[in-house]
Amino acid sequence: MRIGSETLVRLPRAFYAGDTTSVARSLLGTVLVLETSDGRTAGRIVETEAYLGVLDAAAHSYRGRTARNAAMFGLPGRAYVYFSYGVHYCFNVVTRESGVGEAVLVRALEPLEGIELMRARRGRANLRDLCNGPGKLAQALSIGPQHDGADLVRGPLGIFAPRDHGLAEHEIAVAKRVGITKAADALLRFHVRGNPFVSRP
DNA sequence: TGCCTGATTGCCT
DNA sequence: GGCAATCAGGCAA
Repeated sequence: MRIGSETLVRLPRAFYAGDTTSVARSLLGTVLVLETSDGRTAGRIVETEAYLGVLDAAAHSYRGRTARNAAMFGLPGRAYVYFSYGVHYCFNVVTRESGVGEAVLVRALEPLEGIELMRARRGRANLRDLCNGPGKLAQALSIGPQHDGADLVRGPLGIFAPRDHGLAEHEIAVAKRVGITKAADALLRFHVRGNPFVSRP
């Protein structure tokens, strides 16, 4: 796939099967793409958070599998989409083996393609306001409940990267996760250092 | 059954 | 900085 001047290949399932914090780091710099009948929207992932299942009181899967979080226990490389605060959807990528219940929350994108479509969906003109938060990027790309359990390895929703992707260690900032009260001190948030499209510095 | 909380956002003061 | 919108899950009664 071609985005801007870059040629990108879709990440394979093996990528997602790895250690969750490693996947959260490695996703920085990759490109989330969704094709819909309205057109294609895509953005570079600049902020992620790891959620470590039964080890992590902040994870939806901490207390085991329910109808809501079932996708989190599915195949790695599938999406887990949940409805938050009765208002917004949040997009996660399932990691590790089936049945483990770990995932990476994608918190912010740098818009790359379909920007006018994003502006229309968001009702905002400012480029920085389109995807700088988990609820915002879901709205900008039109990610919703129909994508819960969707396979990112094939189909209209996917994550792509240059063949040789990966940021240098000094480009990755590590911080506490945003908006949680349990396990609040764990350093499981990762973002591209100095990038203006992260949800908060 | 009822109440509270939450991986959020945007508008109001 | 405060707070409403709006709903599903968890827990107490």
